[in-house]
Amino acid sequence: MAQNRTVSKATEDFGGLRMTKQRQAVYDVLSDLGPQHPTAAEVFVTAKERMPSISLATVYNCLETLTGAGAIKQVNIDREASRYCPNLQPHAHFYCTGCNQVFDIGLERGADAESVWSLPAGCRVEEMHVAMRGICGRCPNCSTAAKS
Amino acid sequence: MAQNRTVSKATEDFGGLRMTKQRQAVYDVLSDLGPQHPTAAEVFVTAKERMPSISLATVYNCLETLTGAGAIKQVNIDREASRYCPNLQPHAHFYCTGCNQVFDIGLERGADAESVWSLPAGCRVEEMHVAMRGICGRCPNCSTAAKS
DNA sequence: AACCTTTTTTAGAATAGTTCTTGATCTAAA
DNA sequence: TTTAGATCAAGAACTATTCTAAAAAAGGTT
Repeated sequence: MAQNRTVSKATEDFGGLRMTKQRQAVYDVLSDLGPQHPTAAEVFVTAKERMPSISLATVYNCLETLTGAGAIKQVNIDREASRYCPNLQPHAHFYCTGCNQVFDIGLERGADAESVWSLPAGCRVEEMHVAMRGICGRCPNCSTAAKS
Repeated sequence: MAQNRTVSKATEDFGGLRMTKQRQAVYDVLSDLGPQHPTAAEVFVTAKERMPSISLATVYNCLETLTGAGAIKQVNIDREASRYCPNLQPHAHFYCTGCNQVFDIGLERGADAESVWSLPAGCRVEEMHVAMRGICGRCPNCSTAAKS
């Protein structure tokens, strides 16, 4: 029944976090969805298919715990529902208004996102969020838009 | 009674926007507050002092209209209440966890915030939001933190 | 295993920020 | 001045999220 997994699915411990069934399920949904960035509600739907007893509150709990442990990242774009992603590399988020999807955008080789900003002396950055909005040029909606 | 204002207070028309008393009041509150970035509720408090009849819904309306017209910018940091700022130059926002304030951070001379990101071909950025979180090193709370 | 303690989960209520609705008021144009 | 459309005010409604309290699960210890 249990499928053989070649990719290690974060059985690794994240800061001594207790990996409960629910947390594992939530994490798995997130990493199975790959480059997509689901909202808590979307995670809940998929998680519930696999574990019918799970509740929305638990999904929120798990997402918060996993975020706190550094296993996943919370992505906020405008005031829309938070999205979550398992990509821990430094990256920006691109929200395509054509296909309504959020993509990860990596840093250029050797580039440093912080250095373009003129930070006052003594100012220490602990976290940085970069979100872009536009058209991705890939999705059906975008190709029409791009043609114009 | 009316103070002489040397600085022009956006009597300029923003994309043919009708500058009603309420919109002007909301805009004035925002620009009077200078580098601070008030929430809608905070704008409402100050606006109501000057125009007791104004309602919260109207403040939201005005902020939305002004944002749409490009007169002000909406600033979202995490899922906290939206803040608004009249600074139209390209800039990032720094949220100080010590003093709970949001500061504007300008671009380094000649720098381009977009170029550090490896955007796929065909991808067009229409808007970019950069938010940082950390300690500013200026406020009372920060100086203590910085000493450690 | 049985017991105890702590953590986690669940379901539903509560909350906060924001948007929507409706009727009243204002504005600009004819 | 009339008319049509835009804007405003007040409060209800909505949505994403957090809180609460009780039940369940997980460890650790005998």
